[in-house]
Amino acid sequence: MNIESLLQEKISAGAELLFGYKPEITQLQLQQTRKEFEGDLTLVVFPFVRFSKKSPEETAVQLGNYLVEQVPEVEKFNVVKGFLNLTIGTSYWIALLQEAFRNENYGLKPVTDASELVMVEYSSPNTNKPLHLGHIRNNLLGYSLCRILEANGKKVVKTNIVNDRGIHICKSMYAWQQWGEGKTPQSTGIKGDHLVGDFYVMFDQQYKKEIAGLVAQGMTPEEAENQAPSILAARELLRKWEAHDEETVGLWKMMNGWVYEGFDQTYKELGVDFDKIYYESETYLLGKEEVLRGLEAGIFYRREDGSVWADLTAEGLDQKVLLRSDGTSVYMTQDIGTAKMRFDDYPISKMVYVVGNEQNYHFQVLAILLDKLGYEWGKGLYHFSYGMVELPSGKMKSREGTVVDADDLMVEMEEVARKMGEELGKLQGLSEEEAARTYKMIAHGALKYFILKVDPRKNMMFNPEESIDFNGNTGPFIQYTHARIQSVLRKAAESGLEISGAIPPALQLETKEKELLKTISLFPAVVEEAGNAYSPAVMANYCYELVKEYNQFYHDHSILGETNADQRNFRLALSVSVVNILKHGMGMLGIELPERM
RNA sequence: GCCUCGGUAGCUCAGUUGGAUAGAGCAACUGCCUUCUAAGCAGUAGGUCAUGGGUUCGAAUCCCGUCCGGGGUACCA
Repeated sequence: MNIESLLQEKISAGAELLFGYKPEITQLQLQQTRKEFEGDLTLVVFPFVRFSKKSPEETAVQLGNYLVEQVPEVEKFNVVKGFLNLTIGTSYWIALLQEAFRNENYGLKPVTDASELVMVEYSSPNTNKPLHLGHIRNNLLGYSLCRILEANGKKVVKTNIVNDRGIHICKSMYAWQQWGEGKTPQSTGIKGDHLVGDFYVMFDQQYKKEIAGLVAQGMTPEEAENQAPSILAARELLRKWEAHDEETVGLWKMMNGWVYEGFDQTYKELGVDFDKIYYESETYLLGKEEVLRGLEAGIFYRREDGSVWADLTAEGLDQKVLLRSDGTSVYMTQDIGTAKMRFDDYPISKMVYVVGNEQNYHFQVLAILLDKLGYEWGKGLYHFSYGMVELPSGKMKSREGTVVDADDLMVEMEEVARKMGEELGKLQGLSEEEAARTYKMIAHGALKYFILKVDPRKNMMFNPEESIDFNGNTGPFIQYTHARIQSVLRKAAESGLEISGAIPPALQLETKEKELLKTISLFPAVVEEAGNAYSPAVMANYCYELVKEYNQFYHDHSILGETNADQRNFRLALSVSVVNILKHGMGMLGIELPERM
């Protein structure tokens, strides 16, 4: 049992004994003591005053005395106003360090056969253009979330649904037919997804030109948008595709193939992967039977024109169309079918969708509809909703070319990392290959940490000139600290030092040592919180706190230069524990740690 | 209009199950490398936590109003 729960129980019992009132364990506020005060854990006693009928100070003193008597771990206490500051004895902290040092998986919950299986959908790209910074946020959040869930003892199926069909794909296809001159990724040397994206942009330019021309001839903008020759041609391609026209399907397959090759490269570079990939071309007809079943059961209703609707006004929402008057499906219909298929495919207990917050309404409705259709898991669908990435120039738009391309960004960052590294001259002993690997690690660390440290729900600002930093609250700062520790550990090994878990329980601890140890002690709770809150940001900010704490300790105290062997061993064990935690914590963010930098 | 999310230092962000004097980083200024990696450490300066009320012993945090911003509200996906 950890110290917090132990204290909560004792405090509850103590309050009953002293004041005749037994508070609920959950309503006891036990928090980390602020650094400017003496103590480790603090109990806010104001809530007890009502029952103790004494001043806050007196109440705190009574409780403090009780705890010192009853709980061996509580060494002493002090009272400031209504705050009872408890000092936990050194032996407790030493034991905690031993656990963090000896247990590779300190703070993690084991995944077993009995673990809950969760499916996480993320990425979900369209196959008509390359990935940009917005997709990067999605991919990093999705991947990180999976790692965090695993750390919390869940089994995870990472899945991706590729939006590989529809009018947007046909636009690129039409443009390639018109102006492609048979170009391929091989013939041009252009990455497949970029090549296809270029044709998508080409289409849009032509389309706009045609609209302008038609409007000049007197059409309304809406008429022009619907009657421009290029959009008619794209629609015709979509019709042929749906009719399984051989030539059209062949073209579609070829161009999608190019895109997949490109995506695979980008995913690999980003370090994300999937266990199962769904394709919209194979799922877009699903869901219709479900809707018809709901119609028969009276859950949905049909309008005069034949369209099928759900009435959600009782839930405070609107009417939602589920089948068009011509009987065809809409997005929502598909998602109903896809969700059902997934629960049929896998014994999952939960489905998480990593999708931008512009879809909040959609997923709210989806959960309600599935619940109405009688699926007990319907209400349990979780929309992991995240905000968009904004640029100083405003929103990113693929068609207008105002995007930060994922591939370009990673290359640029690597160059910056290399330039910086070479200036500092830290990697001189390494081979070119090793150095390149390290620069890549640093560049990716900077990007991933930058994206993941902010609260996923919020929109975030990305300024290409200023955002990517390698100092301060950044990924490289954490990576650097890791490399620094590894350097110390290497030197320790060179001089034949064995690091041992046998640490005298009465060892005198320096302030910085204890602060660091306290931060280490928080890791299990942080893992849990990140899992409960679905928040990589919680983990990212913790890792930063931890290395900040370590650097202060490192600055103030020599490790290898310490002459007291127990003290030196203790400091080495601290260092090893920090490495352990960083490996897992940063691993949950998909960030690798270099041995030197 | 309605729904929803947000507004914290010049900038980018933490802190929000109510707790002590609101924290980091960047940018600016000042110190610290003959000693384990200075991508570090220490310090100075920078705040009416959008705003007005309310609840409370106590509010950045909870409630109500107002202002500003994002998103949604299609027989698009």
